[in-house]
Amino acid sequence: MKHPVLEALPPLLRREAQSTLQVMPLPAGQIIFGPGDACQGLPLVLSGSVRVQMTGVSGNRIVLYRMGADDICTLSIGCLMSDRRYRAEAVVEADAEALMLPRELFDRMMAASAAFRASIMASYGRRLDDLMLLVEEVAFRRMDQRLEEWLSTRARQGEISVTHQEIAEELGTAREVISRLLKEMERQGRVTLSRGRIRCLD
Amino acid sequence: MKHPVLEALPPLLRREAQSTLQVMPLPAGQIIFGPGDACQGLPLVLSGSVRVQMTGVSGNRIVLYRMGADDICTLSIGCLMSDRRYRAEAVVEADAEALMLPRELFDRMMAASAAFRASIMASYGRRLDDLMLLVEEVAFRRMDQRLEEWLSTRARQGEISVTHQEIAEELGTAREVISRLLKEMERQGRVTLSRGRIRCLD
DNA sequence: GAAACTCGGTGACTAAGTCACCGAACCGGC
DNA sequence: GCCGGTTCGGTGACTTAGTCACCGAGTTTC
Repeated sequence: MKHPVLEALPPLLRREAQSTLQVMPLPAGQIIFGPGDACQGLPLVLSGSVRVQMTGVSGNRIVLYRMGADDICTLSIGCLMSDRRYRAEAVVEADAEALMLPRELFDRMMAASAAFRASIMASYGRRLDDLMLLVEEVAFRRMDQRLEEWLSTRARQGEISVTHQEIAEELGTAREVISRLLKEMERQGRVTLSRGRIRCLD
Repeated sequence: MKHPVLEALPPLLRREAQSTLQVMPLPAGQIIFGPGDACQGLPLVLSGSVRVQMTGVSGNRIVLYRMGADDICTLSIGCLMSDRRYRAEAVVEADAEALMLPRELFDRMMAASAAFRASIMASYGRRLDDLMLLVEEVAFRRMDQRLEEWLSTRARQGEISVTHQEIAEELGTAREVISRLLKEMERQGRVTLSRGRIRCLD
């Protein structure tokens, strides 16, 4: 039960965290929070992977970012501090573990430790950067390029297990668009397709 | 020279801020920072309006958000805390004034005041929310609806002084798209167009 | 092994973005 | 006033992306 943001705390607070915080097991598929939910505390991710996504009025989805080991759910801080509701949804993607830091303890940690403050703010900054990059990507980049980039970042051993629908939600577009682009890539001999599977050839 | 985040500080720090911080006049058109710049401090906006925008590889622009009186340039905190460079550009839109809070003083304020911390974090949360909303908007909403919404939010007395190019950058699209949509609205008798001007009729 | 469900393919259409080009409106000189 | 340069808007032709409807092949369930 270790999280880097807790490491830098003064011993007293660290011990309090150790004794009061419980490791929450988060099985894949579990929804940690959804749109409209109030914030219960600041989740500190210890392991696994959590996907943060949004659903538009049309029912379309887009993945905003992911949280992995040692990450903080930055989104929750804003909700915590200004009593707003969540606007996005967090879904556990690979079995995960997290600590839930209650607001009161979070406040005391912020007061006590410059290192804690720095890591919170830095994590916030990164998230803001991610989102700005995403805006640019969605607004201006071509879908075929975004698809290829996405494929190449997860083409370990050339084979990926994913449905077209999942890729579409990842990139914020429609399933048909992905199907057509992939088919075109197959015609060009750059991938081979089968149900739920994509093999990349370059 | 008053900014709400300084109000809640303990008297000593407030006096220090009063005596060391200088009001920076920012004439309309001035670029406060651009992509690649390093962060000099945390700008606290006292008056006027500053536009934060991004330029894609294609040269297309999109406005991410605006800062007005009493706002904090949240973007700068992330850069300040993790020594990253700015990725966006900030342009003064209407003559403004700001204070530039140096990192060292910012750190001491964060250490000293819970109210200061809370307003910083709340402002961060709002910005994150804005950006998530923008992602959804850009990814899923139709341009004609976004245009109408944009027009209706600034149609004071029915007349707006703006070029099609400016609207396009505001919404992250091409000038031609805006021109065509506006022309269609004119055909429907909902606006009248003239060079640099749009009169809304409903 | 039949029914229900998931997944992918595709045609037809609409919306949005790109490219090229043109003419009208405006501005700054003289 | 008028001339030349610049900005602004309009438009056709085309490409890319998103939507709708439907179908058939693969997979799961019982």
